[in-house]
Amino acid sequence: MDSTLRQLTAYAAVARAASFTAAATHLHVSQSSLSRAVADLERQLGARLLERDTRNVELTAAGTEALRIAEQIVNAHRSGMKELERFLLGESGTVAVATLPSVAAVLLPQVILDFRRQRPQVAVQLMDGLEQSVLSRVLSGDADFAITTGEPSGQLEHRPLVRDRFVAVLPQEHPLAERAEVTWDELAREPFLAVGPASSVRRLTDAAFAQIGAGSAPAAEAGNVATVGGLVAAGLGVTAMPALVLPLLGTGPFVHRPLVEPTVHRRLDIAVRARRPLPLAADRFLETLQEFRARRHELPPGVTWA
Amino acid sequence: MDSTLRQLTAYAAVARAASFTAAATHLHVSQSSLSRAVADLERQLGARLLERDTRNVELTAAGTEALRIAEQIVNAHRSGMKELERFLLGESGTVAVATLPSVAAVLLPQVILDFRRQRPQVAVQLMDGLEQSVLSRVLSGDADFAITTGEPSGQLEHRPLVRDRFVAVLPQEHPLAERAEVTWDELAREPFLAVGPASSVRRLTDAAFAQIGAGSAPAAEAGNVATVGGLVAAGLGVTAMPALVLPLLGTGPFVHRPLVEPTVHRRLDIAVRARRPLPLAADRFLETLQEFRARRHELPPGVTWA
DNA sequence: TCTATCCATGCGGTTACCGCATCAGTTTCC
DNA sequence: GGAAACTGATGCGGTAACCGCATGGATAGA
Repeated sequence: MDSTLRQLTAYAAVARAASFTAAATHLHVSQSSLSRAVADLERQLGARLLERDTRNVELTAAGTEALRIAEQIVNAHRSGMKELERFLLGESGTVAVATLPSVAAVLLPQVILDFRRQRPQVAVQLMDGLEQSVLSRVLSGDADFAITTGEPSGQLEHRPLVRDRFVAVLPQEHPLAERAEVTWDELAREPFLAVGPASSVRRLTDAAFAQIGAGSAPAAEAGNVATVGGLVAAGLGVTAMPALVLPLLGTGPFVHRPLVEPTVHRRLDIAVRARRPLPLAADRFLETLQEFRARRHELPPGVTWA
Repeated sequence: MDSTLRQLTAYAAVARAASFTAAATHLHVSQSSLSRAVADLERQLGARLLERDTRNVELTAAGTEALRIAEQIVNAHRSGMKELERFLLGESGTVAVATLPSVAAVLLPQVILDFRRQRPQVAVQLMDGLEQSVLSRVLSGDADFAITTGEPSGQLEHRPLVRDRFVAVLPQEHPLAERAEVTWDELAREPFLAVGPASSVRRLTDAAFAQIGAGSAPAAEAGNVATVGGLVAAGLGVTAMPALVLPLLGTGPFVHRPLVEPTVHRRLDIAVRARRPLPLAADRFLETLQEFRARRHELPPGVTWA
């Protein structure tokens, strides 16, 4: 009972045309081929599907049932292959992007909008999280690629995307708010409100403080940047954030000023698995993203294309 | 883009097992066969479905999509073949019976009840109509077989089923109602209420009157036997009906008496298309019917198994 | 009766497919 | 550290499936 698609296709064509010759013309095969295919199918099923003499082809009851079923199967195959083809052409499916919350919220929405306009059948799944979870999502293959900080490993290939300058975030009434720029040294003398140690921002601020020889014991720390924003707004201290993160801090009464001496950037890369072909849909998403870069699409102040 | 079922089955097995060797064992084929089948499929699709080294087999994004689709197709094939098999075994489908109203209403219900108990998945379609429509339904193949009157032709093969004796139907107060039996001759002297000319009953009553040399001009005629029953009950005249038809006459105040000189029977045959194999489900229905006959299942008075 | 057309079938050639044996790379376990 | 075990890939030879061509047998229509 293992009919082949070839047999079913042949049978369906013959049954629908009620003629071997006509079906053969239609399928661009010889009539003898169809004659055999149908005969083989009948033999395998142990039932006559077409009652035929030299003049007429007529469906038996079993033939009617078999036609219905054969067309179901052939259609399932045809539409399935069509669907897979669309997927392979990057015209359907899902692009899974693992990225930091600031990138997801500030940088990507415009790109996604553009991408969805071009390929409405492709869903975009944003997997936002902190650096480690982002990287592991890419490494495991759950995400097609990442946009994140972090250093290339043997497993991942990085392509620089944007640079994101650190700025000082100060309570509105803070003395330093008077200044056009703030130095890291000045910032180090204030109570520092840090994000949690899992955040890549924390790693970079720690490194900046270490670079100028200042201690980095935070006055308080919180996992969520919005929480830190709230603390700053309440006047508990100051913090330093990449410019892209500012929109996530909330709308409290705080101001931000460029941080100098040194000027510190966070570099955000596109990270893909090394030596793995990218699904075409993901590739198309990256193309859209690169177009933004090529067109020097406007970015928030302090953020520049790498 | 014409993948075969064999390739899809092979791919699905390998992808699901995440192992060529394990899938080969499971499918009882060689590992090399699967290796080639998957490679061929990948080549045809122009995409890598499995990322594999000598130790691990892992699905790519396209592979995940392909697995879903391949299983859809393979399942459609498997379940379709299963369905067809059930049909061929007479375990599903429809039995279409073309028959006269009296047979449909009086003789068949018991048989259908029994048949449905044995094969609940098989539907029974009763196509009731007059002799000509019944015969044409069988000849066209719309019905699997018929139970009807009529003479065998080259196209149809008849198997006698029951004999159905004609009885006189009289108004309750009619003088002939006093008698134990009524002759056709006596009946011919009364106003005769006939069914329409398309009915096989009419043909038989006309023939009976002709046989005894009586004219057969009816006092009135109606297409429906229930109408004739109403006319008799109203005292407009008498009629003659096969015993099986009596239940269709209604419940009016009339009586019936055996008709003699001559005793006339209507023969009801099973009629099937000559030299055409009967669908198995229909065959099973006829078997059930023949069991009734073999067991001499009780029939209404005046009706006997042929 | 002749012709055109239908489906079935014998025939020869090609391709697809299979399993076996083997290779190359990796992991596991002494 | 190295042998053993196991993985998927591949060369090879044999078999079976499949194709188209040519033809046969049968029937409808001219």
